[in-house]
Amino acid sequence: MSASVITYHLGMGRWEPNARGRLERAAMELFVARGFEQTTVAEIAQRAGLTERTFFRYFADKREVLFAGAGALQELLVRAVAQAPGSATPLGAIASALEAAAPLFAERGDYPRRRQAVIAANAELQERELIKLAALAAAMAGALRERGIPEPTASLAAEAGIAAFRIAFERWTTEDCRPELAKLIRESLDELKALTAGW
Amino acid sequence: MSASVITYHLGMGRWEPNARGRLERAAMELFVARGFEQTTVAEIAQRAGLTERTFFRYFADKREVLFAGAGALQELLVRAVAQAPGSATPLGAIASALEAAAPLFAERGDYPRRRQAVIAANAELQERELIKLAALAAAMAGALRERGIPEPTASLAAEAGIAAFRIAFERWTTEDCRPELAKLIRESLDELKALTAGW
DNA sequence: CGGTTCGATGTCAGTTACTGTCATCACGAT
DNA sequence: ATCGTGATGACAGTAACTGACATCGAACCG
Repeated sequence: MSASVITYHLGMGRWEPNARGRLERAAMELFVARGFEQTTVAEIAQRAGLTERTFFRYFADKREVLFAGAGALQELLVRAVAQAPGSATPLGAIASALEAAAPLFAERGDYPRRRQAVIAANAELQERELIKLAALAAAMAGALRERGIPEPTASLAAEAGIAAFRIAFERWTTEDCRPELAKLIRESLDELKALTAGW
Repeated sequence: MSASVITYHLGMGRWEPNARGRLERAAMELFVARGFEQTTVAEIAQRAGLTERTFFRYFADKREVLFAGAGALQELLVRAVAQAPGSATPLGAIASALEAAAPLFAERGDYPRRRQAVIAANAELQERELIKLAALAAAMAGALRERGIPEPTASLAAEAGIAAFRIAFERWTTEDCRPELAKLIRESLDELKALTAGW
């Protein structure tokens, strides 16, 4: 890793391509090495061959550099909810959307796990994570409303689905063995179903 | 209001009592008047007859001044979960705890509503709110585990309960008529039950 | 081929949240 | 009266973030 690091910031002039990607990569490397708080934006920018000011042109704040993929995930979830079979119940549509998103994490190798470790070590990052998840829930609730599901059912189904996802994802990143994320999500939702059944 | 304001910071010397309360009140007044971002910590401290440095001795950061009651709420919820009848299901115990907490908001008059309006207007405050709610869920999950409920059931019940509470509370602070918060919580949880029933 | 335009970047100054350190003050115990 | 002791003030410093303006390089146009 350090070899490639040396390579990619030597001679990295003002106009090298993919400034955004360089910033994301530099940030991740420094966060893993020293932690989030012990890393300054100036250091990230320098490692990417840019300046602090440019960092803030790409990312609204220091935390946001870790949440670049959130937009794509949200679009995927909304699309999946919209395309769920018409016969699906609200929670069924949410479930199928969450399962459809699982490959997005699985295909990125170790990155999600390292990223989650960085987030788990810092309260500010956890706050950002939670508000991103809340935004996902709100977007999915909107997609349910498009399907004719009224409030508060739509929001409740979306929030419950996200809660199940959180717990499944936490297990997925923590556990030693490598279970399928989609399977964990299904289990979590089944657990939720069982919870309310015998009440 | 402004009359009492003038009163309470005239002659408010270095050793007047209740510095913490004065800071909380001053902050709330300024946040309502100008908004959270447009208010500096120096202004809050000055209005309370103190200095910026003292503000940060009472509150870890600028946002925390709005979340003083969180500790008491958490203790109440944990106690209520622990004291739920032994026959209660996991979600039943969570439900009774949330309903037991409802009076805590109702008895404070307009304060919860004004506070929620301030939070709704600022993303940073929403982040803090979400992590406080997540902490409540984690604490209640711990109380469930004390009752012998295993993971992931405990966490899932707590998270689902908090989701229901969020939606109930949002309605409570938003709606014109003034319904009972406890009733809205019960409705929200019933809705959740219905969601998973026919799946 | 030279000039122009335009988006991306750099530079710099400024604000504000937040922290560490030490001085100072009022009050209570002796 | 003196002496802690805990609460507060004073002050300097760091780092996140912003606004304004300069500068660079590439594409385009003549």
